[in-house]
Amino acid sequence: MKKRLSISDIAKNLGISVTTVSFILNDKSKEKRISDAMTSRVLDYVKKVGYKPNQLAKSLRTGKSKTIGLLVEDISNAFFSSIADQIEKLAYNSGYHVVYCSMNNDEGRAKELIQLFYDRQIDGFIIAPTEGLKDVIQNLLKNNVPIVLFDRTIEDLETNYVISENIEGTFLGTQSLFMDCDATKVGFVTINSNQNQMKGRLEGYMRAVDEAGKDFSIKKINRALDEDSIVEEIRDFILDNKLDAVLFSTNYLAVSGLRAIKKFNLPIRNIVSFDDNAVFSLVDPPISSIAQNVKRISEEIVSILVTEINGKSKGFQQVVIPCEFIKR
Amino acid sequence: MKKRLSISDIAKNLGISVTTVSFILNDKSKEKRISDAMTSRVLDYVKKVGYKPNQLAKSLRTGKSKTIGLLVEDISNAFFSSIADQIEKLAYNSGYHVVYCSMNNDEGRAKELIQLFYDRQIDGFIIAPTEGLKDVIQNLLKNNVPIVLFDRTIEDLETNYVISENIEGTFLGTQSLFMDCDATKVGFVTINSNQNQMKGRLEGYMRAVDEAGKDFSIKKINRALDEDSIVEEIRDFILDNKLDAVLFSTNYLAVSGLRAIKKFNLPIRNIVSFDDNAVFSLVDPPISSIAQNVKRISEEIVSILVTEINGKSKGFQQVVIPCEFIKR
DNA sequence: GTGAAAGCGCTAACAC
DNA sequence: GTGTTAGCGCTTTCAC
Repeated sequence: MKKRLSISDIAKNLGISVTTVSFILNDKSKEKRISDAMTSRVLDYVKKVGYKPNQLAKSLRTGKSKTIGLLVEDISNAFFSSIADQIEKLAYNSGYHVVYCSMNNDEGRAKELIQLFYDRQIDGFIIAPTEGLKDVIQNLLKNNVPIVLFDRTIEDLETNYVISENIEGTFLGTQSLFMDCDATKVGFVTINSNQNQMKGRLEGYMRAVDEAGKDFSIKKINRALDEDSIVEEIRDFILDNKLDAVLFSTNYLAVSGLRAIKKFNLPIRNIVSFDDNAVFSLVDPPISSIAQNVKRISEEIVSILVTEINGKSKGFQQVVIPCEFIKR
Repeated sequence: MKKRLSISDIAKNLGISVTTVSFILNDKSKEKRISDAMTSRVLDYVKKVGYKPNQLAKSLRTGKSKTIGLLVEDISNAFFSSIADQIEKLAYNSGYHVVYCSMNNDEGRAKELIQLFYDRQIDGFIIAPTEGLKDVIQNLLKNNVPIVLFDRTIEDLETNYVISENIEGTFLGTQSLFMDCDATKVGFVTINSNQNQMKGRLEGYMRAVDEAGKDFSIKKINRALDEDSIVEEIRDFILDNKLDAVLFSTNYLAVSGLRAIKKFNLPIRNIVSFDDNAVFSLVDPPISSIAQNVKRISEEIVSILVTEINGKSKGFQQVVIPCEFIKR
């Protein structure tokens, strides 16, 4: 491999010191009162030979990397990939690069990843935390590492976060099933998890059912199950409880639910899903959705994180963004 | 921020030299004949105080980062996110971490990203190249940077790549529309792009149409258009050409196409899409698909890249993976 | 205005 | 067996 030029090569070739080169490259010509002639001589030469500073060395020296780490559960989930997409654009506009990783329900791996990023001098973290991450996040906080949680929070942990109005969202979705669709029995399918966004979504459902004076039908699916088993569980749930409408707490459950409805020709007239999906308007029955405001969520996350990285934050920011109910 | 321990702190606290600590930490105790007592004393202490080596310094010193960079066009595309997911698992099993970035059709950004990764001493690249990336990839190759392209190749560029059998795939998909579905007029909707996987898909369609002795109907959509305009263009294309079946060259076009068909109630009986999607079996009409073998593609990519990073490769590897036609 | 040199944390050749 | 030290490429204090 052709040896890359270093700053001292530049200095040597130009017959000047590395200090001068460094100052010029870091836009300190004015401040350090370096002559315009010298400045442009260096800049021209650097451009000519295509020299690029080694970021590793720079980060090692300054302790800053202009990079933020984004950790999500599963990047192939439509919600997370659209968030990732937005965050990257926004961060880029603020001069930051984003590296992301999926944790894929593997806590050991997630912890290792966080450590890895930390070791690489990541300037800040954006994390959709899984259940066992409390310790490691607490640890980051103790070390004053800038961090913003999203999608869910961790109980008893004071930190920045940006989440959606989960309770209100499912409340409205459930209410719509009773009021607009004349559903008589609405079931709620969620995952077997203590993540608090799921608790919120369940609560919204229960409030609406209460208010309608109806009975609850709740199914918690074990995420580790394979797709076929999930489909069968949903079928049994729908039939056993004689449901005519179902609300799913996530978009991937809604897809499984729709599969069950199609496959076994179940008598469900209306479906609502938390989180939208490009194809929900195209299926039959159409799936209404409680859509999170991905754009606003992303904006808040990046804004809070950048403020904190710059040391300008005053206390933890905790933001709750309304959902939009999309009736189909 | 609590100052992090460095290797010299460890050495000082233990009253020994950094070399000894370094050797022990890098599993060279045996090789360097360091006593077991010393070895376990160091290991225990390191564990106790939770010392972690600074990867930045390590990388700066060794020139290796045990990290590979994955660059895709759009991480929210189902094909790319599932590839990303697989690659990450496989790379992790080989001791590598993966950082990914979406290029989002911004070439300047893509180039900058590649440079950034290169500066960070990324050990190798996995790239789904966009059209203008030839120079910068050529540059990497010139510097012997390990690199594997996938999904498409770049004309006149000798490099490793892993792609799908695009021609054969669309050939079979098109043939099926004529033979199994009795389609009389099959249209092909693709994007206006010179990427060669798209050329291959077009060619497969044309061969099958030729063989069936029918006429071509081809629509190239400008990717920059908004969704509504795309939907309208597809509608006009279908109506103007009196099509009764359509083949889409990517999954997101198929989604737009389905939207058009639903919205304007178009008389299309059969749809085929290149790339599968979890919901294609759930819509009406169901969408058959030419599915790329994500698992095998990912395996080949990682295997080729790791071999090259370890300096064990003998010439460029160029792999073409068959697609599977899923009839619905 | 510009340069010398220390030092970020680590590895590894060399010394003893 | 273990320690000393140079140096990876960079920033920045201090000296002139």
